[in-house]
Amino acid sequence: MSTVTKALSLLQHFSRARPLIGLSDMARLSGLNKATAHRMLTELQAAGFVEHAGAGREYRLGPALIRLAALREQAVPLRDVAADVLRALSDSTQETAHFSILQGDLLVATAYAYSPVYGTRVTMEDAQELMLHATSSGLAVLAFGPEDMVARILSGPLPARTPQTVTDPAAIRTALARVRAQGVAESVSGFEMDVHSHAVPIFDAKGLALGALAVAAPVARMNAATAETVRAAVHAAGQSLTRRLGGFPPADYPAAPPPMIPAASDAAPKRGDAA
Amino acid sequence: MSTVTKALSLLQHFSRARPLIGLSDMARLSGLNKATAHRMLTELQAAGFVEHAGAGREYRLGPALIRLAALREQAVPLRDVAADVLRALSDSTQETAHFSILQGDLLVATAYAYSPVYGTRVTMEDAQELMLHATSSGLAVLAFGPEDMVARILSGPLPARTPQTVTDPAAIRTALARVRAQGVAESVSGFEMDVHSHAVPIFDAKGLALGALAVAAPVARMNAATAETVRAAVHAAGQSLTRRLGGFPPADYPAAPPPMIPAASDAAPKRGDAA
DNA sequence: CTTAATGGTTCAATATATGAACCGCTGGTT
DNA sequence: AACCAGCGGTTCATATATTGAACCATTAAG
Repeated sequence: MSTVTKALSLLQHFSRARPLIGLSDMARLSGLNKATAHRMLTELQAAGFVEHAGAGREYRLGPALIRLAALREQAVPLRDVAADVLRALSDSTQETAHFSILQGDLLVATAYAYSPVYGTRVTMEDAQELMLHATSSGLAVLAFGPEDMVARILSGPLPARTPQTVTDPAAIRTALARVRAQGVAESVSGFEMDVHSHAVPIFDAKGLALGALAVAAPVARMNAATAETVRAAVHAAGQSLTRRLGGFPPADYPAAPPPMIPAASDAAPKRGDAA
Repeated sequence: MSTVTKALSLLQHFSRARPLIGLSDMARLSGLNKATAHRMLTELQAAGFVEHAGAGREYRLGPALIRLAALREQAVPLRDVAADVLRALSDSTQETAHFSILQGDLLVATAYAYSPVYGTRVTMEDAQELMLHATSSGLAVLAFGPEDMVARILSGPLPARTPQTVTDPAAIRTALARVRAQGVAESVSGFEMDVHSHAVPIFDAKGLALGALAVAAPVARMNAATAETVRAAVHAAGQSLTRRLGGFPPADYPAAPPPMIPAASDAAPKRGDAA
């Protein structure tokens, strides 16, 4: 392990639970010699990456990070980062992939990618608005969003976009609980007829859902085997996108691709694949 | 120069004007050997501090910075950082120092420090609201804020807090021009009678004024010599606070402590100290 | 007045970083 | 098509920066 890598790895030991770390603790956490840790912290400090906390002589993250983060955000708008992930996700699932960002109480489709494999596909529009209660992306965000937002949405009007749209608040809450357990949200013809979509939340640096990544396919193509592939792919891509945006999933977010659907309550039982 | 310091210094070469830097350029900019620069960029990349930009093989700042900056901001709220600076500023000037943050079209006093030297002093209240047109802090922010904000404020109602409050838009614009040249704003009895205050803007990571740092003293104590001391002290403290918050002054901000007041148009000429 | 923490420092031994020269590639010029 | 200049990236003998056990000074607790 190189010196630089070791020095940078020290920074990774800071967290919300541990904003202040002393020299000895840092040496223990990193497995480095105390003298080494000290020298590196001193150098990180000179560059403004850490600083001495006032009272104790512990260290905390420094102000240089704020400036660099602002430059990063300016240089790399969300949608550029998303584009790569969407391309790969679309290629691997052979279906339409899209990324939408929460703006107010609405998701706005920000970027998407099509797969050229099939002649029919789900199409997207720039800045298309996705209702939170009626789309897989919306359910993904609600499931991992703040409770007051959930309450606000469910107490407001819940228009039915299609005959299949779930508009009963209690039923939606049940669906959200399942999304939380699975890590992946699902919607069958809830927003557009004949569209079956899977979505995962994308988290920001605070662990809050800032948007969703989804794969949308014609209902007819989404059989049990394909769904399983899509679920795994969208989950992995979501992890990747969250990480590349500098965010991280909350502790209760399922880290592994979700297993098979345990109970088919709001999914389509008509296809007879489960048994 | 140690390896770690060299590696970190590479990051400082990214800027708004230069968000993408190639290997050879980086070697030139940093004065390092190309092989060295390459190895360091590779290590920075592994840690997520830089990443390869899609098309060209250039480098840009990475996502790890976003996460760390969020942790920093959470660990060190603005007012904690300001507290240290305020303490030092108050001690060195022997007067009241305060820091206020722009919220909407109003400054809100967020932190302050008193000097125990004199029995009389300017006192502050938590969350005290400071009008932009009538306080030195407000003028400092307006002078380095966006033009549309200036226009909005000056076209709105400009209540006179005291008989000395300047309420003529043209006169205020003249004052702002002087603040831009000096780097320090001044107000004599414009907000509270018998209070003479000096303020400097505090800048965020984008170079926009996010608030102001001020020293407020009773008019009777602010003679020419003291004013000169205060001007220099508040200017230096402002630079320090901006830097510690991870921001940086715009290019046109006076880098050196301002010289003596060249013309006394809105300052008090009654004291006869200038000649 | 021990004891065991802490943050910080020293210096010989050595592991690590260095850089001139190299490669393969791309794009513009002649 | 041959040439050149630039690019990103790699190599390896050399040299230099990093390492860590042992060391202080200080503080807090028993």
